[in-house]
Amino acid sequence: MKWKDDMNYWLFKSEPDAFSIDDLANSANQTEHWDGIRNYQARNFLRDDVKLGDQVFIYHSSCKNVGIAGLAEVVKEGYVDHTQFDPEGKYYDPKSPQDNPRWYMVDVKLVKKFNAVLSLKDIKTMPEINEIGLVKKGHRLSIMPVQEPEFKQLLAACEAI
DNA sequence: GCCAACGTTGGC
DNA sequence: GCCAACGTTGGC
Repeated sequence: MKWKDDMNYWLFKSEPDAFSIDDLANSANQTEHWDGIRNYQARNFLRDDVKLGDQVFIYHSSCKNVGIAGLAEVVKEGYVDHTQFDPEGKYYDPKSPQDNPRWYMVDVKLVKKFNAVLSLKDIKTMPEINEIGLVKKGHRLSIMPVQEPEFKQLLAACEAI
């Protein structure tokens, strides 16, 4: 991987029953828009801070094998999440003004699926990993920043499985 | 399915 | 602006 100075690192959670790393792998161009984020703090990250080329861990939550399943890259920066305006859709938000949409999304492209999931349990045993929200009590954000040193440590662990 | 920890809503 | 009630998240 090329490491750039201005690159940021993220972790996106997804319930694999709804959207898994394999779903991303099977998407057209292995690219998908990350819709359905309905939390303001996560929205702010998507709208303001997630930039082209940023690296993203894809994390499987609420499932049998909880942990980091793969790596993706941001290929489109924050834009309006159209699902908020679909009255039939799961993510419909009737209170979101058309002229000032509440919710944003980005597009991510698969970089690689790891040979196995790096489990949350294993992540918690890594002595170097102390800052990422995953290991902190009560941090439930579905879009969270990852500091570069921890990202590199986690990536190395994922690739070593 | 449980339940602790959060976030959001809405009456006042 | 407070805060109780309610809904959701997410590990276990």
